[in-house]
Amino acid sequence: MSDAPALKLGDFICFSLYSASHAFTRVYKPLLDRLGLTYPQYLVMVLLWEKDGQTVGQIGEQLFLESSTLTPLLKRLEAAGHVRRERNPADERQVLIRLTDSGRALKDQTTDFFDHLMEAVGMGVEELTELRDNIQALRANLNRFAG
Amino acid sequence: MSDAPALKLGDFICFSLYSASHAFTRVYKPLLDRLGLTYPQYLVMVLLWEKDGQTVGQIGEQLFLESSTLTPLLKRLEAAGHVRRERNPADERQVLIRLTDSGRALKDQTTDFFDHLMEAVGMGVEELTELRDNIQALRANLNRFAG
DNA sequence: TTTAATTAAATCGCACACGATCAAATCGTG
DNA sequence: CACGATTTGATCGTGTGCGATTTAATTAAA
Repeated sequence: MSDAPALKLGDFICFSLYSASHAFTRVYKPLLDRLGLTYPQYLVMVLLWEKDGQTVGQIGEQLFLESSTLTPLLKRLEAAGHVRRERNPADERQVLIRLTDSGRALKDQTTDFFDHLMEAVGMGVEELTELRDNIQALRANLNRFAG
Repeated sequence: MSDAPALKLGDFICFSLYSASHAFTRVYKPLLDRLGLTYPQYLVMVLLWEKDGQTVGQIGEQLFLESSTLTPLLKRLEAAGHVRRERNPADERQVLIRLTDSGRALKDQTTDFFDHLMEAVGMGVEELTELRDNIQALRANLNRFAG
């Protein structure tokens, strides 16, 4: 009986992540709808704006996603005209993802995201930075365990 | 330029939630596989173990999920023999979800979850409690914003 | 009280997310 | 060089998630 609230803690920390993640995606949605992107697609675009021409594997490593998730997603980005998928001539096993002009141009439509997001989270920058670091530390522990 | 790292913060706080949530689900998976439950199904069972005979709407309100998500999930739990779905005689619009003996019995197989989870998170109870509270506060802000 | 508005689930279409498996390309060792 | 092991993406099946719409039941209003 004494550990009942502690057991709840284990459940609740996971549930709080789960539900907060969905809540955040809902805040992003109206912003991303204007670009015709979903949130996972946006994550891929952010990576490519940072560094173009990455392989499926590199993208998956950074987003913690499998090729079974990424391949269909990337094909949808390709169908939308935002990326090209081409085999790496140096290693035909790999597929390089490259931005098109259209994909690069999308970045200009994200300049107002910051203000919207900061208003939605309703927390100070220091507070938010600490929270982000704590969550990333937790994720690192979890990934080390599931490894 | 000066707000570029701040823009990243808005993106990264959402991504850290998103990726940590998935990492947590992966830690739960081997535990839940033994019960034949998925993580969202487990969340519903936790609610019902706490208070049996809730409506679809009440469950959705607590988990922040829509009926379009819950109805198929609950039908799978019913097909697995863990719950019964019956219309509320007092209000035929509502569907009451009730545990079966099988569903109640599943709870006994979750006693070792706590130790596994605490080992996986690799953090102290106080630290974890504070993190949970901060995430829930963030979620409350986000939900208030998304309405 | 008959109808209009509201509410609760269910349904449908689309997009993740992942485990399991497969096929092709590359690497490594004899 | 050959051939088995490894690596990389792609494919398939199952289970979420959600917006939009629909249906049935209840409530409110004229």
